[in-house]
Amino acid sequence: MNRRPTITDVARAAGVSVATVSKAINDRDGVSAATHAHVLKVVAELGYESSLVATSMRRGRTNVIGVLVAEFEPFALQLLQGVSTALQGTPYDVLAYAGTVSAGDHLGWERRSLSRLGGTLIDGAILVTPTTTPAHSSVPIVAVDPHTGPDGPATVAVQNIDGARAATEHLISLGHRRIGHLRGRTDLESAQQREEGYRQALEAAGIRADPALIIDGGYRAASATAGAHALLTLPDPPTAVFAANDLTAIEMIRVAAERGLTTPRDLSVVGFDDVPQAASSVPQLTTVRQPLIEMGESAVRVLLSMLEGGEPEHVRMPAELVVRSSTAVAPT
Amino acid sequence: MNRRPTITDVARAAGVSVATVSKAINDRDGVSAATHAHVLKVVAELGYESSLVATSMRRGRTNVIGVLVAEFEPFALQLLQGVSTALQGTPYDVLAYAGTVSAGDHLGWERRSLSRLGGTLIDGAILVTPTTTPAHSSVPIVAVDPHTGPDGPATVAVQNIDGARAATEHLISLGHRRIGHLRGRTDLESAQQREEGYRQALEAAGIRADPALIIDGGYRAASATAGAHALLTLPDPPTAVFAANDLTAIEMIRVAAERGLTTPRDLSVVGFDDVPQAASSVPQLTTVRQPLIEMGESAVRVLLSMLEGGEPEHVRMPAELVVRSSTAVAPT
DNA sequence: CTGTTAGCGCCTTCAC
DNA sequence: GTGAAGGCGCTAACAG
Repeated sequence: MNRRPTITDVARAAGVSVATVSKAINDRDGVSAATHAHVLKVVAELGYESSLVATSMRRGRTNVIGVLVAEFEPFALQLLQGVSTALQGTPYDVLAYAGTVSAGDHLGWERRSLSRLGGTLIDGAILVTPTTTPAHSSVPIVAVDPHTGPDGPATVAVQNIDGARAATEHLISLGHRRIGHLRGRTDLESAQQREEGYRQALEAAGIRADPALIIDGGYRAASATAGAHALLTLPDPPTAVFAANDLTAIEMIRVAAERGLTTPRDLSVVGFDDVPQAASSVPQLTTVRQPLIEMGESAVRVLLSMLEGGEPEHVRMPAELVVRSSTAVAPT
Repeated sequence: MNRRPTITDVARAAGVSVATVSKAINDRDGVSAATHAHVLKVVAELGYESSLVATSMRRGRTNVIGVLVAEFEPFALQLLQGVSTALQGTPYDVLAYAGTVSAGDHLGWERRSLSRLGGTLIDGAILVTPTTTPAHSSVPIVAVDPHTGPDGPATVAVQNIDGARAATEHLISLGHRRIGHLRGRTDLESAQQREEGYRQALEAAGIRADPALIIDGGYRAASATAGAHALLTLPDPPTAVFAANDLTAIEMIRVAAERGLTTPRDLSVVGFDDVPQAASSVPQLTTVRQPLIEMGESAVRVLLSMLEGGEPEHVRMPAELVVRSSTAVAPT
């Protein structure tokens, strides 16, 4: 628990000034070969490493990319994996930060985290599922699954409309006609687009969208419970449900079971995302896969390009229907 | 891309000194109610947040817990999830950092990361799978799945021996007698213990451990390929393999398939960890579950206690055999 | 080639 | 109740 050595300790031990140590460490010239070697030797002996904090404060660059999230949930973690692999071999380190929101704060976690880390600790940031994208920031930012469409900052997102349409068409092709939709967080663009895809598929099949079948689910299990119950207590309940993401799809199945309905026999359910637990839930979840790792890699590519002066880009990745065991032909 | 507001900007806008702003923000006394309110108003208008870097440099505490990893792989990510949930409701933020090791560095990533972040950016650190545990650090540390047993710093680990024995006993109970072991990274304690559990199970069943059946796998898919081939080209190849973790178990299955062997018909395989993809691999992997999320939570508990002056603890979590589809009765 | 000086943004004495 | 000065560890200018 003893104090880490500082540059001052090194300087004292080596019998030179801190400036000389700094120069030697950073391979700047103006240091004799002998001194250089001597300093490095002392550095090794003391196990000195420059403080990221002090360095970042003095210097502009830190060679650290920040991944800013509200919470380390499966979606963000998968993405982080992609970011991390994409940064292998580059000089950049990865720093993932989950900022807590104080109750009173209405600025949003992304503003806060960005302000706390940006301009000092990180050279650029990848914002995961931001509710509000800061218009201006002190560092380049890329928003993944942003709240809004491609207007301002760089974005990486999946083809939500196509994916949702594919999910709904799958249900239609199984003979379902009364298909419910457990909507996502309506303040996010992704939720709006998934609803849009759902509507398009219905319309194309000549099925009128019944407003009673569209209920808010909010992307989280806890927030979807009430909606799931509501769908199943309708006078004419749906035989299939397209949930806006996997977590609420799994909750939908759980609620159905609680009410004596077996999936997929009595109720077919499709999710969205394909997070790891989709494959291990019972029954295994039919869902729309987001290429999360590839999206992380794309975000890195866009961000690095911006760090070199490039323009913000807007990337759309394809979504892919993954048919597993939570969907079956409609009961007759 | 404009500069973030600093405390100086706030002071100027509010018509007070930076000292007053600092006091108002941190709720120190010596500020009139009126000034306090006025400053907070300006802060809100400007969207000011104190720089984590500058604050941490001046103050000791940052209320940030660091999770230091070599790489964001599934094991670390699951653990991170546990850490993150355990820190909900506490005043601590989570900062996960993956430091790259420069080729020349033989200090190990944990020393480097700890030295760069410790004492400045983070109040305490959770080291995930460190190869070498720093004897002294400027902040309290907890090592998860450390390279060495409970001697110095606090540790959290799973019952590796018991888990490995259960895995091997499972294979024996299915009638297997020639059971290979794809060993882990031998510099890590977990690998040594898993080998030990494997040996104990064999011995208890009266089966002599054949040295030819124990081959290094190194915990990573790429490092296990050669060993997997080697096991299968033995004159008298095994009918079952206990791999030291899931990634190498999956690689074992892949290599077997490449050589025309079907799992579990021709070769049974057991892994260790139960990372998410174990449940979605084909066939689904029989493995030993580490309660990674709970381990993350334990690590937090131990660390927080140390931050309040508590003693380092050594926690051992139970491992649990999860039987899926990659194991079957031995071919006759 | 080396050391001294200044200051990054912030917080904490200590005057006023 | 408020402001001025110093310093956390480090690096970039400038002197010597």
